Amino acid sequence: MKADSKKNSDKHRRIIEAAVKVFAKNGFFNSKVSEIARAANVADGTIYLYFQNKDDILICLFEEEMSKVLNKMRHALEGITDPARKLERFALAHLSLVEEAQELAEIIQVEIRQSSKFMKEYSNQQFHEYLNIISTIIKEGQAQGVFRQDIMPGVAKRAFFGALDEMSRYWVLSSVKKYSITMAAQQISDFFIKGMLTQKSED
Amino acid sequence: MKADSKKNSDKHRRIIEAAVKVFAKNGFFNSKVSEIARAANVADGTIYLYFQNKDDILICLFEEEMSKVLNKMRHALEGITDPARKLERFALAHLSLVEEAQELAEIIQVEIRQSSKFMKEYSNQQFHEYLNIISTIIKEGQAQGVFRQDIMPGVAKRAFFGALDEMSRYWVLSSVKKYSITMAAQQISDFFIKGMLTQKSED
Amino acid sequence: MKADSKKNSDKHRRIIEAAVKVFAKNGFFNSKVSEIARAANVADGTIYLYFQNKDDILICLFEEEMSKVLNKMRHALEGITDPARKLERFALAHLSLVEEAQELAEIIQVEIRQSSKFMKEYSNQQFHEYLNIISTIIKEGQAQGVFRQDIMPGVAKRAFFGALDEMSRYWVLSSVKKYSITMAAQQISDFFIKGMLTQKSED
Amino acid sequence: MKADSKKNSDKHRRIIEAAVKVFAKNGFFNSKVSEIARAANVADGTIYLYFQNKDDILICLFEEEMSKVLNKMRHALEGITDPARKLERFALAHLSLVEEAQELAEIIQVEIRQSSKFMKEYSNQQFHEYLNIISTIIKEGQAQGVFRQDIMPGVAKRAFFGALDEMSRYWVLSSVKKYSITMAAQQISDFFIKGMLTQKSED
DNA sequence: CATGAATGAGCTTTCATTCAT
DNA sequence: AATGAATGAAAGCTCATTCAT
Repeated sequence: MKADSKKNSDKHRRIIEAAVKVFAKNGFFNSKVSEIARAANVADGTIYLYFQNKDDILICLFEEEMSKVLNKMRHALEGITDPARKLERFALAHLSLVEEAQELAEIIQVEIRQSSKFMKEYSNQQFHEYLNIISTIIKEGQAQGVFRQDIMPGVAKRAFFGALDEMSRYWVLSSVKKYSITMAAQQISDFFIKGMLTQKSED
Repeated sequence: MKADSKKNSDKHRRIIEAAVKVFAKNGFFNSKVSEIARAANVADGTIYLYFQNKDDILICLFEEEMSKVLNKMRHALEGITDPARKLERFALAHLSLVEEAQELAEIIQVEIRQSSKFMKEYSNQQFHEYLNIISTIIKEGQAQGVFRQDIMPGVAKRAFFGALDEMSRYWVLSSVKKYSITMAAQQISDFFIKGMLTQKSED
Repeated sequence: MKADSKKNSDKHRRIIEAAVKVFAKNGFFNSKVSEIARAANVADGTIYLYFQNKDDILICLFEEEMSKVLNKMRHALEGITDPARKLERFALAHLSLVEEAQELAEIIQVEIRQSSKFMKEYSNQQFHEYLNIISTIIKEGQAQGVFRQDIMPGVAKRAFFGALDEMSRYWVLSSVKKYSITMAAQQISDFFIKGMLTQKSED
Repeated sequence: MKADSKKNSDKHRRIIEAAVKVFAKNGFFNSKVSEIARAANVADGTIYLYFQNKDDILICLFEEEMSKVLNKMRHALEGITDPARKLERFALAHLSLVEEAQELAEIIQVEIRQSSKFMKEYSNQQFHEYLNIISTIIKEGQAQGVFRQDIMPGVAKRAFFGALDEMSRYWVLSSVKKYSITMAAQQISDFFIKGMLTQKSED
């Protein structure tokens, strides 16, 4: 029984991992199910024992990996109390996660937002949670009087995420890495922290 | 030749405009050439008199429309000398352009970056030029001593663009518009301006 | 325009005729669309310009051919007034039609009634009309006092048709033709005529 | 061996019974082996311990059930000597058997004759025996001088069976039962008896 | 004997592209 | 230049069958 579930999750895992590689290389629409099967070392039909269809592979891939990313990020922010420090850490952790798993990052950035299926019909709860980590930090900062009250967390969370995301895209898509992750994370969080601080806290 | 291309430009235009609608509605891969033809009121085969293939429609669409966007942005920044004001204006103009042409914005955001064809092999000159408008402003600001010297324009341009872009995605993909364009543009440019100002200029 | 519709109907016809051959040989479910295409000398995709899907080929085939059969039968009965002679003629015409178009007969007998799609969901209007030719003859016979009043036309039409149909199956499916069509038709109609006559008319 | 096959006959039986239900509901080609397995409460693979393949299930089903039908019919005719009474009884017994086991009847009528496998290559001995019950009765009648000598038993058996069969199809496929079995059996056998009687015997 | 996860051949259907008119 | 009927390659998916456990 234990062995059974292990065997199953093994195939499931192998298929997801193969899909990450294949989708990252070709894009979702240019990837063939048979190519994923070959990369996962299973038969074509086996894919359909673990996933409903090709779309479902992408959705599951996203849900599972995004879930891990969420956990890692929450873990990375543990124990930090200062909102500004939290933003710095978020930026660094985000770019590090992207660097660690470039193929996955490429898929999340490029494929997931491609299809109306995934950004319109598909609710994408996990992504919202990820964004809301940022807005929560900002609200904490506002509650502590560190960040200005006129800042709209809904705008700032998107701006901050977008800034990091565009930087990531540059990393993911270009072969030459001109800027170090640490520096980029530092600069980007710096813009937003300085941009959001109250006069009082700047002293 | 000139006359010829001008005479044909009607069909060419109609196809591009139809493609914008169709790609925005279904995404590039879920769009059929025949649907574009129908929307453009031409025969399927006619498409291939003006474009090499389906990919070429997307590339041409991007090049032509991006060229217009570039011109509009340059025009919008004309006559402004203060770098901070320029960034404010850039933000407002960018979000306004997105709002004006949501279908096009959706394609540029979602479809263009989908395919390795377009972001890896395809050099995407126009997009670089667009980004470089931002870095040029930042460099001007640094030259004038308004923006800090330690800011890396290559990072800042991406961060600033990414912030606006993620905000745009929210507008394009969600039906409810929670934040006004003016306010969002103001806040986002504000973050970056405040975040980049030298101590001296803050006084 | 004329040429156009002629060209279309030509392909449509060729596909139907090819389908008759292929379905008769292999049965509907064992027939491949590509085999029909090859037999019709068109490309696989061409089939789908004229028919919605494989099922649709069978339905159209049935509707069109059954319509012809109906016309031929009505024509064969024209000018006959005596109900008994009409039944005789029906039997002969039915078996002759089967012999003329054995492949078609096999499909109608075997394939059409196979699928719940065709005998349950599909209303099968033409087949009812065909059966009702028989019940109409019987009712005429009853009105004229030739056939007994206690005969239920709804039962008799099915019995008469079933008798002919089972005889046809024998012809269609067996290679050796033991009985002549004329004799079989004569005997079968004879059973029913004798079986339905009133005492008076037997004198 | 005997004990063995008796012990297994449970699973064998369950599979056949499940197949009757599943084939009747979906038709042979639209039925999945796994669905039969589920309905029989056995594993997919178990099916292949008792049957060679999917076709074999249908063949065995037919042979076994048809064998029972043959026995029942022979039993129903036991003790009747008068050929006319025998035909009456045959008709009633046939329609009663159909009503008792509608699912089975539907399969025999619709599925068995569908495939060239079963009506061409497959000799279908039992079905011939069933038909020959009828021709034997007719020959007895002819020997006794009750039925006319010019009647061809090979034609009449098919006509009689076909009449009953078409009536059965009506019952099996339509939800509303307009005619009672007794009346239909009475009328159909009546047609044939009256249609086959010698002049002498009619007095 | 029994299982059911795994297989992979083979099908229907789509649609970008062509080319005779 | 314009058409749109025809093409046929290509891919997602199913399911009968097998075999290691």
